Amino acid sequence: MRKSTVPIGELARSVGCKVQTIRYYEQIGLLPAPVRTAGGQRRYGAAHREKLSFVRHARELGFPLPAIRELMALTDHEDADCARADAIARRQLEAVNRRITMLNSLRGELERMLRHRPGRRIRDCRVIATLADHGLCSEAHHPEPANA
Amino acid sequence: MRKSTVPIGELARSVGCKVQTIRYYEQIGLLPAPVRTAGGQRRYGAAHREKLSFVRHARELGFPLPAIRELMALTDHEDADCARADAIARRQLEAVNRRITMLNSLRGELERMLRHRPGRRIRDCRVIATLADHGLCSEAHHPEPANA
DNA sequence: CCTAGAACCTACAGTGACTGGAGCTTCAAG
DNA sequence: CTTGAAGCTCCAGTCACTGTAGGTTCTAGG
Repeated sequence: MRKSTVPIGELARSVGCKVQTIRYYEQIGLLPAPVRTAGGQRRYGAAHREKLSFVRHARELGFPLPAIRELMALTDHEDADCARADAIARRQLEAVNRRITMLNSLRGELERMLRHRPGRRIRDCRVIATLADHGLCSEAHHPEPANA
Repeated sequence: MRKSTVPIGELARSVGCKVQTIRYYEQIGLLPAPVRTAGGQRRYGAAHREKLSFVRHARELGFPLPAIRELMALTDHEDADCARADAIARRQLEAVNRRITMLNSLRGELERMLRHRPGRRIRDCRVIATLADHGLCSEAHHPEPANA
């Protein structure tokens, strides 16, 4: 049976990401450059599919690209120490925990802010008043912006 | 008593943000341009301090800049409807809730991934194996990267 | 074989919210 | 007056993508 390769669009669809993302990963060296047709189009085999799948899965879990690069380097050495992979995953877990804690705190604050009847004018508005006066917060919250 | 103004560094320290951030907010029109010394240095009064404080507080709560811009426009009209501010805050609360839900799911997955003894070789490594094989996840997780 | 349209290519810049550095000027305390 | 901290504008970087312009290639169907 002939080895089967696919163009970039098919790979992207099968893994669930954008074509541009795959090109980006190749550009930054996270994925190896694939074979090309005589006309210059990329063709990908199973090994590429596995690597890309690994990367996307790790991204979904919030691992930053440098950490993913390191994890992939570990997979290239069968006898490498598993502890390194664990440490990377543990660091990510801690980051997720911190994020959850902070978002819970901010959720509380937003809920309190919204605990009033709408329809009044701005000068009576609790949302605006709270944002204008930090002292109205019932607890300190993290000074880092909380992109949700 | 003379009206007191402060240079940008002092304002930044008092509000707890960077000098560059204040310049950035002025550049994008979120803050009005302040008065200048004859030598071109910015000097800020109490009104600026209040506006910047409002912006930073809203950022800490995760409001995106366009929403903050809108909230500030509301404060310029004393008789504006409070419902608009409420809607903005409610949208932010929903985004925070979604984020928390997703991060909780991802935390579960990372914890399961780490539930084994370290020290083994990569080919036996559960962290690597899970990233390599999506099927090992015990539940579906969101396809959006989970920056924590 | 030919055609046509989908999908491919590179190059370049944008996204959002900052952030930092180069090379210079101003300010204010001593 | 001197000196060093802090100010200025300009430009580009961060992170991880993402989109578009202007062109070429591929492949299915006639």
